Amino acid sequence: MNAKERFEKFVTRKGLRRTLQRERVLEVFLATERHVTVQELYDLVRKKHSGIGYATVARTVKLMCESGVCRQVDFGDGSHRFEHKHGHEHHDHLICLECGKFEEIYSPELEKIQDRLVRKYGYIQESHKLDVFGLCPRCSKKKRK
Amino acid sequence: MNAKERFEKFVTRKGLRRTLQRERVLEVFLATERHVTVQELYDLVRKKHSGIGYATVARTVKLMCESGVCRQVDFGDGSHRFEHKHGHEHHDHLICLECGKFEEIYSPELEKIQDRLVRKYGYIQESHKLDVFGLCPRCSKKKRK
DNA sequence: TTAGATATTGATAATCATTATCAACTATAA
DNA sequence: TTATAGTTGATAATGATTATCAATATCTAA
Repeated sequence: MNAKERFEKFVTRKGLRRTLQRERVLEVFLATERHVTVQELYDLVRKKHSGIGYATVARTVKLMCESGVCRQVDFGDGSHRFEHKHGHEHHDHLICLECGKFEEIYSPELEKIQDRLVRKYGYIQESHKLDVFGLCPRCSKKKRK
Repeated sequence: MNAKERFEKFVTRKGLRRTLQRERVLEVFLATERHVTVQELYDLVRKKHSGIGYATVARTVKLMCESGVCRQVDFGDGSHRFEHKHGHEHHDHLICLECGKFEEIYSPELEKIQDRLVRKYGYIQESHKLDVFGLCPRCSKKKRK
């Protein structure tokens, strides 16, 4: 099931309505590979569809998060950014505190241990978010000088 | 080194000044085991020291985070909360999406694998944040009914 | 296909959190 | 003690998010 189907099923299942605006916001969101803020997504949307309002974009982002096609990423700078999961596997983030660059990382081993840990507490895992903060190779070299 | 020493050393090393207000905000913060917002901490501070302003509390929270005695925790509800590390070991969070309750979890194994992964990317780890979202035992039982 | 019920939209106002400003004050070093 | 520069509290400014509402669009049931 792709992201679009997933979102539309979610909307329908919730008794909400499928609208042109929601579809367009979703399309624009899926078409970018950046981690966008609501404002940035709004700007992108406006380039193609000038009639869509900020509130609609914000509301749609919230829905997209609930539906699971979108998730919030926080890199410690206070801004709220969102990324989609279309064509992505799940991944975590490795963020440089110095230059702000980040890597998307993934380790099946890490996932496995996490699963085991969560089950030990009797929880059913829905999702998780791991952000590692540190210094990237370039910045750590600079600092040592 | 306890949290108070750590904070004061940090302040001094940065060329900042030790003030009564900062000390009091820190004391009140360390005295609670809740995950507080700035506003909540401000309210707590005011109960004991009515002269301290909101801005001072907010500024001190920022300093406490930089110094490492405090860290931000986000439970997906949009509010910015802070917890201190006094008398705590490092831990991650297991958060129930249904009732909002959470557990503080820790696994040395998880930490080890994470370290290895980070090194593989050439990064130097400073800190990390793992939040697992799901259903707690009680809520998952309810849902199955 | 149509009508009625109700969700949605866009614009904007309201709210809330965070940050900036500044004059008065105070910690610190010499 | 004094000069310097950081700090404070009050409040204004800013930014982000949410609420409001009249007009409009969607969906369901008949």
